[in-house]
Amino acid sequence: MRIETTKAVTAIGQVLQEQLDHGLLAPGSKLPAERKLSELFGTTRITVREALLQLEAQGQIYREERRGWFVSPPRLAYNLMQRSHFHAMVSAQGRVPSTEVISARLQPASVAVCAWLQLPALSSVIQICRARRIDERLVLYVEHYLNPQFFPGILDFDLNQSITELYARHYDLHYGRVRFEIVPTALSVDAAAALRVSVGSPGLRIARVNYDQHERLIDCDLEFWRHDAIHVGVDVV
Amino acid sequence: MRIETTKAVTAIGQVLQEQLDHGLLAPGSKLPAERKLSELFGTTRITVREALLQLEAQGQIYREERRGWFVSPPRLAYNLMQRSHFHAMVSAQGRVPSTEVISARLQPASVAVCAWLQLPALSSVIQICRARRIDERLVLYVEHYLNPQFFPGILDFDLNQSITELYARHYDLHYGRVRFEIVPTALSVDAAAALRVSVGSPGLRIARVNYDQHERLIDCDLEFWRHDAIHVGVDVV
DNA sequence: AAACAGTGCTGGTCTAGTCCAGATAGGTAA
DNA sequence: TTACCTATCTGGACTAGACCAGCACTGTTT
Repeated sequence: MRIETTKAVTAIGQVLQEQLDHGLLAPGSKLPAERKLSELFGTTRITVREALLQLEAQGQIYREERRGWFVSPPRLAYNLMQRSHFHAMVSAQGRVPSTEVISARLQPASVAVCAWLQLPALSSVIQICRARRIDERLVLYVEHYLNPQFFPGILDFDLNQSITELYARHYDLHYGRVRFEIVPTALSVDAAAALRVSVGSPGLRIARVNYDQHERLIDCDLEFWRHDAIHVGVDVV
Repeated sequence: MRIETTKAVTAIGQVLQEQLDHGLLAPGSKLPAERKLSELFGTTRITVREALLQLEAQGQIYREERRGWFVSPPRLAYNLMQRSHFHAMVSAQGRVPSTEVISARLQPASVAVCAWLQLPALSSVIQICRARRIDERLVLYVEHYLNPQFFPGILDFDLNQSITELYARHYDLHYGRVRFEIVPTALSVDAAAALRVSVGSPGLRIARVNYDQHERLIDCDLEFWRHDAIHVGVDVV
C-alpha cells in the first residue's frame, strides 16, 4: 500500500503505531534515536520529532531528557471513589510504587492554598513535596498542604511512607468528604523539574481538598500526573 | 530585567503570558500572525511556534486551522456529581450552548461498544455523533451509543436538543447509576475533524456508561473535549 | 576497587528559508 | 442583490543544516 499521499508525520506515526499495537516494541523499551529514525524514514529530524510528539500526546510513548524515547507502560487506574492511597493502589494493580521526599517545611501559605484550606491571610502551612514512581518511572509530583494545628510534630516522621497511614496511626484522623478538581494542563515548572521532563509537557492536575471524620478541613493536595500515566474512574450512584 | 539568559521560547512565552495575565489580550481575541510575532521577537517562526504550542498545552491560547491563534475563554466547570446535561450546565454558567448533529444511524457495534454496553457480538447500536459549542466555540465532540431495544423510533426526533430530556419525555427513562472514565489523550481523528483542530491535538476523553432508574444499562457516551475547555469537579462523600 | 577524564551519542534548541492549502475580503460580472 | 472570481494573508508541513548540554560508557589513573 502506498502512503505517499499522506503527509509524512502521519505516515511515520502510523508505522510506529503499528509496531506498538503488535507488541514489537514492548512497554519500557527504547526507540531508535531521532537521527536514526529520520534516516530510516528519509526525512528531517524536525519532521520525525513532530511525529514523536504526536504519539507522546496520545500517551503511547514518552521521553526522558537526553536519554531517548520509550514506549509507555499501561496507565494506572485511579478510582476516585475507592479511598485508597498511592502505595496500596499501585500495589493492588501488580506494580511497584516508590516515593521520595523532595522537601518538607513550615512556610507562609500562598493565596491559592489559603483559599483551599479556608485560612486567614498570612497563615503558615506545612508543605510537603514528594515525587512518586511506578515501576521506577517518575509519574507523579505532589504538593501536600497541611493545616498545622492538626499535625504537631509531623515533620519529624518518615515522610516517605503513606501520609494517610500517618494520619490514622499518630493523629487518629481519617479522610471523610473529599473534593477533587481535575484539570488537563501543562506541568508546572516545579512538577516538570521533579519528574525530569521538559517544561510545558502535558499533564493532569488533580487538586484534592480533604475533610476528616469530623467534617474539619484538614489538608489539601496538588497532584501533577504525567498525562499518560493514569486514567481516572468515577462511579456515581 | 534581562531575559537574554533564558532560552528564547521561554522568554516569548513569558512575555505573552504577562499580556494575558493583565488582560491586555481579552478572551477570544486574536493574536498577531506567527510571522509578525517572529519579526517582533527577532527570531524564527519555528521558535515562535514552539512558544505558542507551550501556551496551548497550558490551555492559555488555542488555534483555529489557518485562521490564527486566539486567547482561550474560561474553562467550563463540569461537575460529575450534579447530573446536569450540557445545555443546562453551560447556561447555568452564563454562557451560550449550541449543538449540531453530525450523524445519526443504526449500525453494527464496534468491539469496544459491545463491551461497554454488554451486548453480544455483531449487535446493532444506534450511533449519534454531535458537536457542541460554548459561545460559538467548538469544544466537544460526542458519540452516543444507544441500546436500540430501549429507544424505538428515536432517530425520528430532533436530535439537536438534549437527549436526556428526550429520554425522559418520550421513553420515561432517567439516568441512575453512571460510570465515568477520564483519560487525557490526543483527540481521535473524527473528533479533531469535527472540532476543526489539527489531528493529534491534546484532549480529554470522558467515557460514560449510563444505567436507568431500573438499573438497566441503556446507553454510553464517548466525549472528546478540547483539553482547555473544562475542569472537572467531583465531590466524594 | 574507586575515582576520574575522555568521548561519542542523545535529545534540546535554534536559524533561514520553501512550498502548500484553506480562510478572508474586495471587486467584478450576471 | 447575488454569485463568482482573485489576490492576499493565515497557519501547516517540510528541508538542511548548526551548536549545546547532559547522559552513558570506556579506559586510565590513583
